[in-house]
Amino acid sequence: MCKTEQKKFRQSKHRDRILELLRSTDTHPTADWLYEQIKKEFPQLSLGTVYRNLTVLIDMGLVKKIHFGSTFDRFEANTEPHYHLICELCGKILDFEMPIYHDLNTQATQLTGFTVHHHKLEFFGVCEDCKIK
Amino acid sequence: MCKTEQKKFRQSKHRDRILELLRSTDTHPTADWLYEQIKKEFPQLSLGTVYRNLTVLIDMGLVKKIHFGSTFDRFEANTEPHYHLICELCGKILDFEMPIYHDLNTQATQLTGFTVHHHKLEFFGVCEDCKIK
DNA sequence: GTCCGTGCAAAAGCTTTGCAGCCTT
DNA sequence: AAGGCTGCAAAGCTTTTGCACGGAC
Repeated sequence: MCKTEQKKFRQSKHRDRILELLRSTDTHPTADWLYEQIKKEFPQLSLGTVYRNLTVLIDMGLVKKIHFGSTFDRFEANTEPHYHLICELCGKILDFEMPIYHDLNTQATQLTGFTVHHHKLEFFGVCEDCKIK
Repeated sequence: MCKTEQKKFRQSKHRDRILELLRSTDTHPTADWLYEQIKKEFPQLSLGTVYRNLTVLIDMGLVKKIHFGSTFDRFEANTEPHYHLICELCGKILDFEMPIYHDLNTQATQLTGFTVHHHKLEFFGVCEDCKIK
């Protein structure tokens, strides 16, 4: 939670695997999905460990937590600033490789008393697959 | 949940009051805050009723649910499309009366296979009050 | 040896739901 | 009278946490 608090992290197979899995997918998985996948390799894995390691990875700056309308959190290893596309029919979430509009921050700062540092932009629509159906 | 399902709604003092309260504030309250306020007038009010009425009001299109990083939901009666400003220090959420950039949708549609209908844009920074401190 | 990582289970926090009775239409 | 609305309490779901043990350094 607190990035300034310096902690020494040790190596952990579970943590390595979680990061590897997150990096190998673009599906923005939930903690439970990661748990189910890694449980196949380490059957005694517990969900609490997944959550704890995700928290550590976020502290390390290697993973980001993303919230959508859903009741559960999703995680991604793409820590570069980027926007998301969400399909309103199938719920799929895609990374959107569009340049970041930094001037939105400037405009928002000028129009308000806020000093705006960054923004979050999400697009909602219908993906290619769902359009076909 | 389903806006197409036609239901006949009856009058309810609690529901009226919830809507009135939501319309009279710009603080994007939580269900619990509404509950605490209205409980002062109707002491036997239950939190379940607040949630049920919020769901009904959302179905009616009079209220919107908004999610942020927090673990709980917030609600607002401003159903016009608008952006939000969030103060990273005090957590305050402000409506941002900036014109909607409809062309962002057009650009996103052109750059991807998605048909984009709308977008959600949130600005994060430091509000005037917190800058003073 | 120190102290972080882990499994297990319990707890926490917010939201939903079942039920029986009340109230609106 | 029909069926939505309500209080109460229990359940649901995701996430966090306490504890004791095992493992990394």
